[in-house]
Amino acid sequence: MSKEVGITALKDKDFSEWYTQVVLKAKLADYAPVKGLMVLRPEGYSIWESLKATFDKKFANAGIRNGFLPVLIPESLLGKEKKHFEGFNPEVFWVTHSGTNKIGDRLALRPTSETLAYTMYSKWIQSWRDLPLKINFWNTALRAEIKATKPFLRTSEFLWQEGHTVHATSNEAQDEVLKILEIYKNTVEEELAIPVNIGRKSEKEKFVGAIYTDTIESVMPDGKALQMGTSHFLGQNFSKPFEVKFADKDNVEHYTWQTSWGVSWRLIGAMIMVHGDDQGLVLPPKVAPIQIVIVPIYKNDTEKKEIISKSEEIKHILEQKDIRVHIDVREEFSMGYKFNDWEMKGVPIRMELGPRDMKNNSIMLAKRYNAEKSNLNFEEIDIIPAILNDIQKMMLENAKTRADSMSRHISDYEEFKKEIENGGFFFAPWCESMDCEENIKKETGADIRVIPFNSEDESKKCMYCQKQSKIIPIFARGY
RNA sequence: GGGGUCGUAGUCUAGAAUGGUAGGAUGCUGCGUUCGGGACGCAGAGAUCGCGUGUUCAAAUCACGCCGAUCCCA
Repeated sequence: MSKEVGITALKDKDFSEWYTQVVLKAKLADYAPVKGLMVLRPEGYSIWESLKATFDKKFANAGIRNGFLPVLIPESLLGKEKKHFEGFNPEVFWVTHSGTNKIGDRLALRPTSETLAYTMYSKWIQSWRDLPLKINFWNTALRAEIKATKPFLRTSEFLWQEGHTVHATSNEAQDEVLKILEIYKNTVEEELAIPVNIGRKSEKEKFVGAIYTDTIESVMPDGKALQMGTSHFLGQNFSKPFEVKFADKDNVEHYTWQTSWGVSWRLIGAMIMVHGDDQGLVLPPKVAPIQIVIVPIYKNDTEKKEIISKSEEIKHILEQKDIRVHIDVREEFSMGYKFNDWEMKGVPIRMELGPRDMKNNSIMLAKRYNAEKSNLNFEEIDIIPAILNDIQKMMLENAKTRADSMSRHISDYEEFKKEIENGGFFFAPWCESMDCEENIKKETGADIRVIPFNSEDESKKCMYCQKQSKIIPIFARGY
């Protein structure tokens, strides 16, 4: 008996080590031979595919279609919007040669595709009839991370989607920004069972090149904040340099209004951190590649035949209900090994089917998220979808309860400095001056993660300078 | 941005101060016995000791450089 195949670090004691072990041992991902790069394995990729399927459906409903953009962007294009370029330049990978020939206009490996997309958009858009134009791109982006890389959370290349929409009016574009943010919020809460805080980024933290950035942020079990997705209102900051223009009904030429938005495989990292435990991964049923694993238990060939056949029957019934089922028929492992294996991989429900169960006309059902075991009669199998829904709901509830317990209001700076050491989300009044924001960051390591919508409150004074405050942002240390 | 720690079979690691045959556990392969919470026996394969250079008769071990991983602090 060895514990070394399993997770050896405790989540509460050694969070970083625990996280890395879960990623590697649940076979979600592995390190690539180049610093900061990561290989996604089938166990991890199927979670991404599940998220992708959900987003695609929701994007389609919002009139957004998918496209594809190349990975190389000439420097001359990337530099067209000045602030955007300055913001990204320090972390851009450059292609300087083709074979042995030096490339004159060197090529960036896309850190994000605004400049490339809008070069194309300016060709495609001429008339008000061409608007709105809404395209989403599933691809990877590359941003050099010199230090502090971590699987899923901070890698030099990451899987994401980036959406780019173009509108005739500012209002319509801003509505789009919000609509996307809502899709992000719903998907993260409903699929990944992770509660989010929704709102706006501060000027300092907004996307370089945007008028403003809206965001969803979540608190992780170690007290750090993770940005889960962003939706940017670009105004005309890009449409002007890239000449994305249209002739309106009155034949007057106007610059368009634009948005861009994205979520990345960071969401998978968040899911691991929020739901995982000392046994390993815990998958929310909706994104679990395998929702139910059946472990047959038998001593001889007669039992084996009978039990495997019953397992297949159950599998068939469940598959009719669109449930993803796997029967673990591996002969080389004992059932104890299999239990631990599937627990580490986070499968939401395990069914044990042995001679004893056959006699009782029931199966043993074990829930991963709370380790609860119960018997279920063969006739009651119809309630499995309801059980899966219930697990999904309870995982979100539990995550909410914990997030709430890690979030608090505070207005005394000295107290804040002390409390921030323990991590968590702090709702604290702020005067909206960047000086205060920067000083707080310098002195405590915490920054403004998000200014929640409807957080206006004029009764407080800025936690740092004691001047009049009108809003209550969330301060936290971030990933 | 500043500082620290660490790289030895797939994985975890012993060996390093005092240079001289790389040892164990687990995993893997085969056969047999097992099977209601990480089973056991026997046999076997698997390592140019992260990479490079230097010192030396001799380097996993000493020196320097690089690559990679990881933690803490701003």
